[in-house]
Amino acid sequence: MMVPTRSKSINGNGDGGSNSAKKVMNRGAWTAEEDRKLSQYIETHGAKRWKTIATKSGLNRCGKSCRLRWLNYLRPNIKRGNISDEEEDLILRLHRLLGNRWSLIAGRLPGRTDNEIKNYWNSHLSKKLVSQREKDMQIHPALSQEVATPPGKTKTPENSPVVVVEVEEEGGEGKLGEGCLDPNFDVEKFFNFSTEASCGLEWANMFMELEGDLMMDDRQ
DNA sequence: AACATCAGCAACCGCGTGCAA
DNA sequence: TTTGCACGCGGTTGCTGATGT
Repeated sequence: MMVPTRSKSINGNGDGGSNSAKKVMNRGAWTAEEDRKLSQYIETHGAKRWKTIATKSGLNRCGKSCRLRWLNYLRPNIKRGNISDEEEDLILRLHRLLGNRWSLIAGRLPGRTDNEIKNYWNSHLSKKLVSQREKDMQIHPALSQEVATPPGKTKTPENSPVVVVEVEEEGGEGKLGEGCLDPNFDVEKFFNFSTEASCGLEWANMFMELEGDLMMDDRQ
């Protein structure tokens, strides 16, 4: 699939619609030249203050667009395509636990972006899940009621079913997927990947343990 | 071969949050 | 305390190539 060539030029929507100056911004697909300019600017000045980056780099783009392009394509160590079975499995597990919190899920998959995972989910995994549920229904017809009105299903186009695990707010703490066991469980802390504790085998073990508990809970 | 429809995905949009003035 | 800016997130749109008729 090739890069779409969106090349509309309309009034750029500034960050949060805050730019009042009516300036025609570039939109649509990024060119190689724009990529080069953006990468070069960020290399020397860093990826901060996107509005400034957008203006100073000579790109006729809004800051939001620059940020998105950098995060999803240009930043180093980015992985594109070929999501492995292990990664897919992890996405499924994390989604089960977290719901549509793509940035958190992406944080567990080095080199993957929230946008990529979201797209992958919507185009591959959600369908997989639906067909899996249909199979389950054939085996356990009692499940049909549940599936007929999936909890937290967001408004979706007819042809792209998105199964969303609705999450309950627990005392203002983070959201969890359908199987929150402990109201005191701090999802933000657990999925805070800026800490060393969140990396490596120990975290993975904790995650597997938690997920195992959720599975047990579901069966009851 | 021509047209219609589907699928994948890059990019946009609106909104919420945090922070500084 | 209020206001405005900057950033990040999740949902949605729309373009392109693939596939079906």
